[in-house]
Amino acid sequence: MQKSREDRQAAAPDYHVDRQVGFFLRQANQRHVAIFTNAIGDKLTTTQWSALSKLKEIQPCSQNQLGRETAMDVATIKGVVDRLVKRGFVATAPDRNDGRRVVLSLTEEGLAVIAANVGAALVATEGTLAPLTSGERMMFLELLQKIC
Amino acid sequence: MQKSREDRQAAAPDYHVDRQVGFFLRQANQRHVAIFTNAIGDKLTTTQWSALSKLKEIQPCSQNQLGRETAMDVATIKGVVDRLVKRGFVATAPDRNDGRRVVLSLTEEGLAVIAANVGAALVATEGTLAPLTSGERMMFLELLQKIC
DNA sequence: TAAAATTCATTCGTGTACAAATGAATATGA
DNA sequence: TCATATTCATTTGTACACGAATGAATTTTA
Repeated sequence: MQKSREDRQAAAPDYHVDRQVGFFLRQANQRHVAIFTNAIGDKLTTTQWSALSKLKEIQPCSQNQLGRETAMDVATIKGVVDRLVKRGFVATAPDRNDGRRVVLSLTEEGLAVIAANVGAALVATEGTLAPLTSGERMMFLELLQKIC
Repeated sequence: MQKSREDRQAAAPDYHVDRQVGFFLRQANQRHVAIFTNAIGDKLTTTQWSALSKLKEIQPCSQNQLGRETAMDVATIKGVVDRLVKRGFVATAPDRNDGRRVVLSLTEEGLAVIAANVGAALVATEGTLAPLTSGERMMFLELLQKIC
């Protein structure tokens, strides 16, 4: 039987935001970002790091494709790439086969900054998962992936 | 023995951003926000909802206190509260005992909008956890809380 | 092939998120 | 009590995050 609107309102007193998944997800993400920011040396954000790392795997590729691979909106990936270009980590070039596309690739500096920070990135991952045992980490990662 | 910088660089090829907790946490949060936005009727964001719900529990309280209770920066909570005030959901008043503080409280409209959306908030929580079984949900929430 | 649909990149507007700095008010301690 | 420290709220600047709109280029399909 479907709950009526009144039933739900009656249940309101029992509602606690700070027991909802969304509340925890936001905080967990915040904590990870803080840990990452602290661990990384070259003033790179988590999203910039995602873009750089993924670009290394799939370069050369278009901007939108990089966005898709890193779960970033077209508007978001644009800003991220712009900042990485400005800092000299990413290079852009027109696509000869497709006049719409901008081809992205890593520069020498981009490759260098990745190499210099992989360690810190792993430390950040470790720090985020620190409160969990080895078994808990595996379980948690598995469940977390399911709700992505 | 401490890993040298070279060792870490050598390990770089095995590194995959899309297998790190941070990558999943960001995406899971994004998915939840999308589900919540879709479920809610009155154009409320997840953070606005957190502020409203928490305020109902602890009102009257100062702006910074509400921020602390909802894990929001002083600058962040200011923006959130400003928007809620502008929409008539939250009222502000000077604190008689403390000249620095602004006392926040819910208006009638604020209480009404909470009552009208508790159901949708629960639906959003349900939707976010939908890929998990009942047992998995309990386990996941427990582990998630540990890394907040 | 011509029209319709899709894709790419860009721009605008709104809303978190946080570091850092500021000034006013209150609390603390010597 | 008076100087120091803390707290509160605000402001500035930078960086995601996404909906929505735009125009150019490409693909699909009728």
